[in-house]
Amino acid sequence: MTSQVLFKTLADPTRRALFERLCREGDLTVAVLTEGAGVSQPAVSKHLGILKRAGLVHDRHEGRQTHYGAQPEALSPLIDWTREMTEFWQLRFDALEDLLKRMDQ
Amino acid sequence: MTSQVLFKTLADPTRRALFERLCREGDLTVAVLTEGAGVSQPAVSKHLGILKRAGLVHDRHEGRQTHYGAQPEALSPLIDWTREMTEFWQLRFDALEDLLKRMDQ
DNA sequence: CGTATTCATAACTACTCGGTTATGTAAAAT
DNA sequence: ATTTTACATAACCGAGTAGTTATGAATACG
Repeated sequence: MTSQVLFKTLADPTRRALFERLCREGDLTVAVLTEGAGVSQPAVSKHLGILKRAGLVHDRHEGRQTHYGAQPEALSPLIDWTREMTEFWQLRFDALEDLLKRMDQ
Repeated sequence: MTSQVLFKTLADPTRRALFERLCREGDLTVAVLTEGAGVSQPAVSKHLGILKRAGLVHDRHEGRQTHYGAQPEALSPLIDWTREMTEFWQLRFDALEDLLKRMDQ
């Protein structure tokens, strides 16, 4: 998934809290996720749908309940992006440092 | 800055593109950033204001023009958060693996 | 000086989006 | 078979937000 989608998906606090809980506590049902989410069950379901489309969670149906679980590997584009940005910046910084050093001699 | 603010700030494509350009190309004026941004100059100024409040960029006034530059260090809460999430997940994974191994013997 | 340039701010608009209630669907329970 | 339970979907609404044009403020220029 593109990092753009990940940013938009994780920008919402409720959604991010759901993902965090799944990372900390493992697979949970919608009912369990709803209590403590601070919003209604339909709201939770919608958020879980968005998280799923972003690849951040997976679902498993068991009887009439659905278990959701985190897929933190999906965060890798985000990690790559931040690394890339800091690297670009560092590159220019090194180049500048080099230039100053050469000017100094 | 809290990672919540960073996610919300970087969720907008135009804003993220501005930050990326500043990381790649170094300090740039508002006029230069505006051409190629695909939106009007006031829009660019507003986005830069939001990026600044998030600590992602800094500005420097030089005569009548303002130079903006990236501060990728501000991304660290984001990096920490992703690390934390994957760690939580890994911890539970390791515990499970352990349990299975003990059950196997 | 007066004018032009560069950026920021104000005021407004259109749309997105997160929330709600209501309802549908499928599986368990009685 | 009927009812309850668990979740998803639909329809709708209010608030936030990204965009616009218009204008203000400050600095360079002729």
